[in-house]
Amino acid sequence: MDRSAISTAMQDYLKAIWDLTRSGEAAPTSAIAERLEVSAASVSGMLKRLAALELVVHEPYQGTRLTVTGRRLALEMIRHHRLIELYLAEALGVPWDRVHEEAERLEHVISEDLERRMAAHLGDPHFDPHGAPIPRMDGEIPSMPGSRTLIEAEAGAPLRVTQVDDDPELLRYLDGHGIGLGTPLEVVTREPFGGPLVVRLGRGECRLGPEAAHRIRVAPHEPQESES
Amino acid sequence: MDRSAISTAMQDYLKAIWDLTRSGEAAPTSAIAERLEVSAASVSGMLKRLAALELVVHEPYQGTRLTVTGRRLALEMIRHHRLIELYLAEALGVPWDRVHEEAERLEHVISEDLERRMAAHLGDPHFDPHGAPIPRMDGEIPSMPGSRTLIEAEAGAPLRVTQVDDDPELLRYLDGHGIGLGTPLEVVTREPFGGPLVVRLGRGECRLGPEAAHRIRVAPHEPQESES
DNA sequence: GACGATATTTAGGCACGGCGAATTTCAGAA
DNA sequence: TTCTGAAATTCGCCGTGCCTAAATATCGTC
Repeated sequence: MDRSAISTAMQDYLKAIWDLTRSGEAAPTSAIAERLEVSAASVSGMLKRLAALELVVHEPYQGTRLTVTGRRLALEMIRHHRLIELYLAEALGVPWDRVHEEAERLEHVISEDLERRMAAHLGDPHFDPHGAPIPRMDGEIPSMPGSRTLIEAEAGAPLRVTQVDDDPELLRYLDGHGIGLGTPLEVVTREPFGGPLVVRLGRGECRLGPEAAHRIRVAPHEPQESES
Repeated sequence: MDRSAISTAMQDYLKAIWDLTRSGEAAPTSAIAERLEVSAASVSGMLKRLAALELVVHEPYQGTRLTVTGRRLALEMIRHHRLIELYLAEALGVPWDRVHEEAERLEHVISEDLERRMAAHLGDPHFDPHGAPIPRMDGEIPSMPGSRTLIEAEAGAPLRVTQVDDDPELLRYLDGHGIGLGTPLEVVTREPFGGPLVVRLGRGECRLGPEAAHRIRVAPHEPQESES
C-alpha cells in the first residue's frame, strides 16, 4: 500500500486522525468532521472506506485509530508537509505565514526522490519553520526536551520559543511583536481567569491573550545538562 | 478567469492544443486524443466544455484554436512546467531525464508567488534543461536564432545542441553518448533513405538514427553577427 | 453520389466525496 | 431502570468530472 493508491482527501483524513490521536485517545468522528470542515455523515462514510483499506481501525461509536500502515502514510504526508515548509522558507525565502498553504498542496504531489533531495539540501533537519518536528523516514519523531505551552510555563525563568501554531493570522501577529522561533523571553505575570499573560521580550514587555499563549511552546533558555 | 477555476485535466488539454496549433493550423480532434491518450469522443466532450468557458474556439469538424484567455492559461502552465524543470535540475540536482515527470505534477499546484520566487532564484531564465523556451509572464516566448533540427542541418559546419525532446528514454540515450545541451558537434555524413546520420563529437564519432536526429535541435556554433 | 476518414452526439458508467434527514447507539441523569 | 440528549451511523441522494462504445453526422474525394 503506497500513497499513490489513495486520494488526497484520504491523505488529509489520515493526517487529521494522526493529530487527533496523539493523546492516545481514539479520534471522535465529530472532531475529524470539525477539523476537515465536513459533515459527520461524510466522515462516517470515509472512515468506512479507510477501514476497508485497513488504514484505520474504526470502532463504531467509539472512535478511530490508525493502523500501522495508516500511521506510516500519515507520517509520510506530515514529513512531506514540514520538509516543504522548511524548504520554501530556507531556499526560497517564503515568509513563515505562507508556507503552510503552499505545502498543503505540494505535499501530495512530490516524489520520494524529491523529498530526499530536499531533506539532503537542508541537512536532514528535525524541525520545520514553526518548530514542529519533522518525522524521520523510519517513523521516529524528533523531540524538543523541556518544551511546554506558554500557558504552562513558570514565571521568572529564562525561556525561548520552540514552537508556534501554523495559523497565518497568529504568525503575522507574532511577527508584529518581534516573536519568532528561538526568541528569548520570560513570563512576568500571569493574570487569572483568562486574563492576559505579560512576557518580557528583550528590553520590552508584551501582553499575550490566553489564546495565543496556548499556541506557543517554550523551553528553558539554558537547558540544564542531564546525566544519561 | 484564472487557473484555479479549471481542472488539471482542462489545463492539460489547453497545453496540448497550444502545442498542436504552433504551426498555425487548428488542432484536429484526433491529434488531441492521441496526444492525451483518450478517445476522440472524450475530446469532443471536453472541447465543448472548454468552448463554453471561452477558452477555445471549436469549429465543428474543422479543428480547435485557443482564445486569448485559453492561450494565456496554456502558457502559464507551460511556464510553470519549464521553470520547475529548470529549478529541479539546478537547485536540487534532479537529472534531466526525470524533471519532466515531476514537473508534470507540480505545475498544477504551485502558486504565482512561488513561480516568481523560483524564476528570481534562477535569474529569470529563458530556457529549460532541454533547451525549450520558457514563456515570459507577458506571453512572449524567447527564441533561439538559427535553431533547426539535426535532420535539417548542413554537413561540415560547426554546430551546438540547443534543444532536445524531453522523452526520458532519448535523454538517457544521449547521456550515454555524452550529448547534452550546448555540446559542440558537426554533421559528417547523412545517409539517405532513413539511414543513420554520422556526427563528430569532440574527437569521436557517433551514429544517430533519424528518429533521434528529428528530436535534436542545433544552431551554428559561432553565430555570425547580423546587422539589424 | 457513394465511400472512407474524421468528428460528434447519445446514452451511460464509474469513482469520488459530499450532504440532509432519519435512525441508532451510548452514556449519564433522574 | 428508564429516559434523554448528544454523538454517530445509515440511507438515499446529488453533483462533478472524466471517460467510453455505439450510433450518427459531416467532410473531402474519387
